[in-house]
Amino acid sequence: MILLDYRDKRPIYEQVVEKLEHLIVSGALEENTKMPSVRSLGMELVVNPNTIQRAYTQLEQKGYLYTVAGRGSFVAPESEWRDGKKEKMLEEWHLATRKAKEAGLTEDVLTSELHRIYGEGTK
Amino acid sequence: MILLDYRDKRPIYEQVVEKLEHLIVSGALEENTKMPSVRSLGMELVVNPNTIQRAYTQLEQKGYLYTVAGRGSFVAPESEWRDGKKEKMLEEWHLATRKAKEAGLTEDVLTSELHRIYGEGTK
Amino acid sequence: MILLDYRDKRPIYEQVVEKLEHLIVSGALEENTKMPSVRSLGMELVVNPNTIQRAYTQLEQKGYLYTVAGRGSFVAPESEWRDGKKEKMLEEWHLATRKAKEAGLTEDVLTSELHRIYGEGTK
Amino acid sequence: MILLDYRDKRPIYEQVVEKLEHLIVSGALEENTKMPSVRSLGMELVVNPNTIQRAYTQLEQKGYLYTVAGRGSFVAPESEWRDGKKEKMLEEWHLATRKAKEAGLTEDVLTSELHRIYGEGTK
DNA sequence: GTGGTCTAGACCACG
DNA sequence: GTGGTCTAGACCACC
Repeated sequence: MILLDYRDKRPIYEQVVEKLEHLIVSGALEENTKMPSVRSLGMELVVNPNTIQRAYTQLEQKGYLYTVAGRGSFVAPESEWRDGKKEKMLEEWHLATRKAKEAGLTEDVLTSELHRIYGEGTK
Repeated sequence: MILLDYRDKRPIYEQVVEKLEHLIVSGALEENTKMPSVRSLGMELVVNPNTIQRAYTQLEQKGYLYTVAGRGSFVAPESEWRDGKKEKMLEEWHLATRKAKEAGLTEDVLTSELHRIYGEGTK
Repeated sequence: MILLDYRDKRPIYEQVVEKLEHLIVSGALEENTKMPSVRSLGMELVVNPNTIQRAYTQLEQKGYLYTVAGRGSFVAPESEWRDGKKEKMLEEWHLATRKAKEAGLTEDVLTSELHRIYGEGTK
Repeated sequence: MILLDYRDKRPIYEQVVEKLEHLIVSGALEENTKMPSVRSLGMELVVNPNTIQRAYTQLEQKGYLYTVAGRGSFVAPESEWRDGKKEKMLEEWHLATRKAKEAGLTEDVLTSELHRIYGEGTK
């Protein structure tokens, strides 16, 4: 389900958050799907359940999961996170674009790259 | 010369690296200019000289500075970093664009934003 | 009769208490009406009968229900809870108002909001 | 600085968050004041430093604190949280008012109570 | 069984 | 010394 990179200097729970967020946004995990329990996912990744707990808590705060005590955690419906996600991504893209501009990259180059990226297929 | 933001979550030496990198890339610091000593810049920013040392070391690795033992650190010629800089920025921009695409932003939106950013003046 | 929200963070029995309390206070369930058995309501809500039992017990303590051994639970007469309910609600409203005041909201704002709420129709 | 209520069923870290939030909103802790370290406050409250850590993390996410790694946590400037706070308080007040209305309390009663509360002095 | 909380003790990067 | 992360093991409420 997830592959951890122990060489990565970021905390483990952050990696877990990122990977799961990706799986949810990409639609690989459908709405209301039951997530593995903190204990089982902890076993699978050979990581303490508390670490998974932390990741789940963050995902819940971000609106990607909802939790039913005693039953488990579930994938939240898209409406919960879609807007915020787009907004945040656009902001990050802006920043990257400004930095690219400052580094001397021209509008032409970026426009053609943009076209290339969107032509790559739906993936 | 530099203004630190203590509320930034990143380590201070990283902020120093970023600011100095910006000053060099933008041309505010010309080639072969002598940089202030780690001690004096440390005094100015009210920061431990070790922290400045660390920043200078990183800048040297990235090709923005070169050091002459016993004389100090100097701004490296543009040729040392220009290509690498562009390449790295383009890579980061690619990543941000792909993420934006995955989040559901359309090519039209990004194209118009791109145009807007490049129309903001040369700054 | 009742719709549960599994994404609510509160325990289910508490939700059941709240919903039934609302039905009784609003008059939708008249005095001395027989409540469904814990087993049948448990079936209907697809919930463990223990959970319903717990809700009924709480409602009885609050004075909204009374139980006759071997016959079932019944809606208590209004006199049993009317005063306590008003008093408790007023107390909660006081708390919320004080907190709003502390947060910097003015009397004018709250007065106009109050008027707006009471103008919304009897519902 | 803080008094914990062990009879309270809410988690300890939540109590700490609430108390500190109150101290900050009320102005008892001024902007940029240094907060006690997680270890020292943990000692003082006879609680594990991790628990305090959790409280500080939440306060930071809410915008009440900012943290400088290796230096400590500090009270954030009012501008960081003022607007969100007001909005949230108003929403809670709305809910309480609607419930009070449903319980049979009249607009007159609430209006007079409102006036009384705002007449209590600045406290 | 599930998530939620808490403890005790450890290691790390930063300054 | 400070915050940040992680582990191991424990207890609780809920279902």
